[in-house]
Amino acid sequence: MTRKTIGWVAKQAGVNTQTVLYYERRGLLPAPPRSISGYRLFNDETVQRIQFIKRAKELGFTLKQVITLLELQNTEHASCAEVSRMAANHLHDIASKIHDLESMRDTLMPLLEACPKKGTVKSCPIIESLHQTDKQGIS
Amino acid sequence: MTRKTIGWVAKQAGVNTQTVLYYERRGLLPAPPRSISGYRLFNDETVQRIQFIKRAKELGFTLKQVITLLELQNTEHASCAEVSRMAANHLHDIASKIHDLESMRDTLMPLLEACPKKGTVKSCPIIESLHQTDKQGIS
DNA sequence: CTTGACCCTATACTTAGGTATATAGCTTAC
DNA sequence: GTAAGCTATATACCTAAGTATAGGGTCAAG
Repeated sequence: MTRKTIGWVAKQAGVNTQTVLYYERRGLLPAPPRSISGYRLFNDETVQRIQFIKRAKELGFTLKQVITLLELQNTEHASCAEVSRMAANHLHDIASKIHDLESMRDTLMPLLEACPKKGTVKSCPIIESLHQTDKQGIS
Repeated sequence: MTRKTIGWVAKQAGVNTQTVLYYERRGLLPAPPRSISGYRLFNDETVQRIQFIKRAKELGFTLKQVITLLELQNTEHASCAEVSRMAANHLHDIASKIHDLESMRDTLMPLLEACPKKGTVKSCPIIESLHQTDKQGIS
């Protein structure tokens, strides 16, 4: 039976050992029991927990949000509504980011199409547009 | 005639004076001439330049990219093709970010819809999905 | 001639999520 | 029993784009 040291957990979960320490410091992982010599001794649940974190991160949640998610998950009486509210907020943020990026894309794309790709920058519509004096934001 | 000190320029351009210093340090603004006592004395062109930077940032360019853009713009023989290549790369990055965010949205949205918003987290499809053991990334 | 508003430099702090390094102690295989 | 390889703590470093602060000099009005 291999000892579930920090290196073992990190490898299982596919993260750096430093990241495990970091998650412990940030409060995403509970402080584990120690061996006589002071080594952290984890259990398999820790690996699951790190994978939970990774999946939440893939969905764009920040570690701060993940902490909340983990707390909710560990609170017996916690309501699903809390989680739902967090997800809704997050979805809103995502939509907002998509919107901003689409605005950028929709501004840049026609400029790129209009660019002759030859001649000097003097006549480049992309550079030209950056000199526009209108106060239009990204909307 | 007001002296075009750093505060004046910052106000005209709508940025912090610290930001002007920062742009100078980063090489986005040339070191301006100084008064006898050491004050920076700018010209109106600086304001235009900062506004150029702001517009490029609105389009999602990093300051590093803006430096290149400014260099191209100031090089007589620079080709429009260079600018075009930069813009195309940037558009690609934007599209990639949009795609990632859409993946997040498309994963989260159905979960949110499936969430009953009542009861405990035990039965919350959002939390549940974060426990999935499949290795699916964001794609 | 002093007070307040401005400027100078240099340095530290911020957010987010880690990664890297230094110094030390533990463990394990040969 | 010793060398490799792991772990401990603490601290510094990284990107990005600034913002804040400290300690000093300058300028203009009253």
